[in-house]
Amino acid sequence: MIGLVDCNNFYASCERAFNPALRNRPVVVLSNNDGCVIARSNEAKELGIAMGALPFEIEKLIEQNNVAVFSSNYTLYGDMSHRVMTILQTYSQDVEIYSIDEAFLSFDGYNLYDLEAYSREIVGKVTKGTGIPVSMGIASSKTLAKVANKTAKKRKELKGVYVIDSDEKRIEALRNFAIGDVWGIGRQYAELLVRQGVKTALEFTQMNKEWIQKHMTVVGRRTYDELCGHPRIDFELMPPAKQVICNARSFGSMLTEYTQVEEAVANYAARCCEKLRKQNCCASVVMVFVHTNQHRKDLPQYGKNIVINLPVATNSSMELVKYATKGLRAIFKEGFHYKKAGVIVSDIVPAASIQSNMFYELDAIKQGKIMKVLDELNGAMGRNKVIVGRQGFERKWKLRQEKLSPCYSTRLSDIITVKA
DNA sequence: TCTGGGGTCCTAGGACCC
DNA sequence: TCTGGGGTCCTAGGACCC
Repeated sequence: MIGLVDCNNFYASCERAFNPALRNRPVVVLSNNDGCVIARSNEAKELGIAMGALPFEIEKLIEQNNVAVFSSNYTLYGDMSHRVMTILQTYSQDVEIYSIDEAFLSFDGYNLYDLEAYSREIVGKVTKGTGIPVSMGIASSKTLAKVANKTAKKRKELKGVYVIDSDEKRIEALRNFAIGDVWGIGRQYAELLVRQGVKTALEFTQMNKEWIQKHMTVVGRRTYDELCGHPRIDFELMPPAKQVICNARSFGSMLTEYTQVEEAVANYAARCCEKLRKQNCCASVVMVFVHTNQHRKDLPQYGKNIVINLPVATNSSMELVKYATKGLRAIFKEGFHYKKAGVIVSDIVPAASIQSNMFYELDAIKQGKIMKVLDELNGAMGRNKVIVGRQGFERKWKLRQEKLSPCYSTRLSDIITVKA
């Protein structure tokens, strides 16, 4: 059997975990640049604040209902996630960390005579240990575990845990489950299926398999099997190395100067390298792109990307910043208001397997040592204390984060004070 | 004025070779 | 001169996820 643990309203719950004054108060968290709503507490959902809502649309609701609004604080969420996962790992040998707020637990080989009681213990332990409420669904496949989890969240009387351990329970859960809520069925497929008269997950499992394969590819067929109780999606204990790494952001404000955009691109390139080094890999292709604000029809539009093949795969910030800014120089045009830029590295290979000539190798070893020191310093002192020159200090491109909460759990100066 | 960011997988179609 | 098929590689686009 497979369990899926999912943190409830994760980002909103993180903001609440260290701030008891927010209990019972509606909380929303905004995306990068404070652009739109990406997380809501239950109270905020009940007010009718939608996912993706824009701040100005909900201004009145915020005022009238004393809604607490936060910029996203990924340092805090990342640390809270780690705490949750650490607790989960004490309950199963095989934990697949699926996302920042979700994990699959395998109970294969466990002789648990009461899976539901065990699950309740896990849910209680995480909530008590971290302050983050979680729900858990258990079933024979990942997709069914997802269904069970959402059912546990939706039906209050289940108190956060639902086990699908019989065909009757499977059918009952699927009967009440909208097709568009199934993991793997997005908006396009949901619309296609509804046009075919299929509204629930149960009806989907009664469809013609060949039709599904033909119109929804092998992916749809896999979802079908999973919902029928036959696992088709494997457990991934070791996350595979990423094949593409991307760092791209909208700027806090529109930029017109080359040097400002270059600073941003240098930082994005350096971040890509940090991620590469973390998975012990190097990339041999880098793509740089810039574009103006597509929503501003009144301003001239421009967007372009450039792909650069590196002579030798690298994960050195100094190397990559050099190539990325060279690329930017080639595509940057004066006279536009730039809104976004990004760096994407690909053709990623293990660092150990890099082919190069001896000359270069010596240099690579030297660079590797420098990067190791850089990572250690930044790890100890906080990100971006030590940087490659071009990353700059002006930081005009920085995100807008006007409502950032303190990094309660990762920054000594932000630690909470308890008055006793 | 404001409209996220970072990923994966699959398929179709074109280019090219034998 | 005309014609065919199979295989591989690459890219673009579309679908999905959190």
